[in-house]
Amino acid sequence: MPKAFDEAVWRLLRKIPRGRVTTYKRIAAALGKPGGARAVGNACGKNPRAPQVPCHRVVKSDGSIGGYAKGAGKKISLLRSERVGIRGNRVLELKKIIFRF
DNA sequence: ACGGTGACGCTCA
DNA sequence: TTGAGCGCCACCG
Repeated sequence: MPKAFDEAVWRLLRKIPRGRVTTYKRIAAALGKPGGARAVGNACGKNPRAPQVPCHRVVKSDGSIGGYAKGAGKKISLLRSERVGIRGNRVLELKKIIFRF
């Protein structure tokens, strides 16, 4: 059975539109845990219905891709398929496509 | 209770 | 700019 924290994270993930992304840090802050970015990553990793629940739209605060249960490469293809610009291990124009809760 | 781990973040050399 | 170091939270044995 999932923990309450995990559910809370997944609930926020569902609000991120296609073609936009957010960061682990922002999700943590939105949940009232400003220093809990790492814990958010853990919760994303346990997400049982990806990519229905778009955990692939969560990147690091500096714009680098971050991890993914099925491999970072998979995460990148998913983002590209939503027209998110990526170069190397970085999303382009993060400030312009980031989703603010 | 205790210590280790991890899809992170910030600072500083 | 890039990497090492250290701190953070939630979770697990």
